[in-house]
Amino acid sequence: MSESKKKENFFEDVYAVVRLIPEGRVTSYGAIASYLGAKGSARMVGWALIASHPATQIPAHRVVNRVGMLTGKQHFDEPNAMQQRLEAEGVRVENEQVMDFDKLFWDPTKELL
DNA sequence: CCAGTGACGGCTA
DNA sequence: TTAGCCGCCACTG
Repeated sequence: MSESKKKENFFEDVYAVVRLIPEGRVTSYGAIASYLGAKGSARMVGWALIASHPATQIPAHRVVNRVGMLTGKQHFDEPNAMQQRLEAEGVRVENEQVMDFDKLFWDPTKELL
């Protein structure tokens, strides 16, 4: 197998996990990275989401950083879309920040396993 | 080829 | 406790 294909596998893997995030739930880049074995490389997860933006339809708005902050909202079609969608799913967002992030947090290494 | 940046996270002061 | 720095990996200039 080609090594270049491996990089795509990582991207596909990220998309798969993000798509598995239940509605009204959120997760962090580090959690996904850890689940994929790229522990410590949470930035790569974020980079994967950018590459997947319009090409791959995934609930990227359910992915936030470890403090529950909508750091990637600026990369959406409209910065308001991220918070808008989260609230539409029942996730309360205050000042670009997810409320009850601890309760809504969905850990793939624990929930998905 | 080298340096800077970035949807992050963890550690140290 | 809060604030700041470094580390990981890939891409752009």
